[in-house]
Amino acid sequence: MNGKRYSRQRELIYQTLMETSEHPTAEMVYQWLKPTNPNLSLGTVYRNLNLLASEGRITRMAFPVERYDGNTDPHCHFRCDVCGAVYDLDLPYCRDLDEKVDGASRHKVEGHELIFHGQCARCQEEEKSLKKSS
Amino acid sequence: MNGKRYSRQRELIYQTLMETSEHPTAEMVYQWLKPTNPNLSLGTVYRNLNLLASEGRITRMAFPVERYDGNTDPHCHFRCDVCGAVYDLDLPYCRDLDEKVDGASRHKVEGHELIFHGQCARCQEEEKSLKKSS
DNA sequence: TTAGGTGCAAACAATTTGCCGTGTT
DNA sequence: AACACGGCAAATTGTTTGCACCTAA
Repeated sequence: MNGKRYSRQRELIYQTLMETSEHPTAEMVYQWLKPTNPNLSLGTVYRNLNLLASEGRITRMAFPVERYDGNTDPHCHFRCDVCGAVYDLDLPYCRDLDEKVDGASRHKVEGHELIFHGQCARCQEEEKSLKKSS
Repeated sequence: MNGKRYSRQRELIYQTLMETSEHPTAEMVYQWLKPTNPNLSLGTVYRNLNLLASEGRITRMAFPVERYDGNTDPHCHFRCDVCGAVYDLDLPYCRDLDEKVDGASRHKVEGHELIFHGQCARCQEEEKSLKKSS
C-alpha cells in the first residue's frame, strides 16, 4: 500500500541529475527535460526531487528560507534538522582553507561557510521526554 | 546625494539582530518588533536587512534557491558570487570534524556542509575579456 | 526643501498541493 | 482492479517593488 512503482519521469529526473555536475535548480531540470518531454510538469519535477532527496538518492542544498546573523566575523553554524534552529559554534574559522582551495582550483576564493547539522540539544531533550510520557 | 540617513526602523532591526543569536528569518524579526511597533511593515524589514547585509553590518545565510546534487557522498562545493554556479571541489570530507563538534557541543552532529564562495574561473575570464574590449 | 525612508498593497518568484485522469503492477 | 503517479492549475509562502506620504538633514 505504501510501495513505490516505476516511474519514467522519476528515472528521467534522476538520470539528469546523475549526468550533470551543475547542481541544477528544479527549474533548470525542468527546462532541460521539457524539449524531449513536452508534457512534463514543474510540479512533478519538484515532487520527484523531494522524493529522491528523502530517499537519499540525491542531495538537496539550501536553507529553506534566508536567515540573518548580526555576528559578521566568520564562524561556523549548526542547523537542527528537526526544528530548523540555527546555532553558533565556536570552532575557529580556518582562513588557510580558503587559501588552500584558492591555490588548488581555478576559482578565486573569498571565504567559506561551514554548517554542521543534526539534532539540536533542545530537540534531543524533547524526544526524551516524549518517550517517557508514552 | 547618496547618503544614508538615520532611520529608527533600521536601527531597531539592527539592534534586534545584535541582541539575539537565533539567526532569525525576516519574518521572525518582523514578528518580534511588531508588538512594540505596530505599523512596521514586513517590506521595510526585508529592505533594511538587505541594506544592512550589503553594507556588511550583518550576514545573510542561504542559497537564493534550492539546488540538487546527484552525488550523495559528502564533498565540498564552491559557489560563484557572480553567476551563482555551483561547482564540486575535491577537498576530502573530514568526518573527524563532525566528531569533534559532536563532542564539544550538546548537539548530535550528523554531518556538515563546507561551501566556499568567490568568483569562479569562468567569471574571471569574462571579466578579463570585458576589460580588454572596453 | 529635498532626497531617502516607510507603509501598504500589488507583483513576483519559488514551492507545494488538490483534483482527477493515467499508467504500473 | 487498486492505487501510485503525473499533469495542470490554484494555493502557499517568501521576497521585492511601485507609489504616495513622511521625515531627517
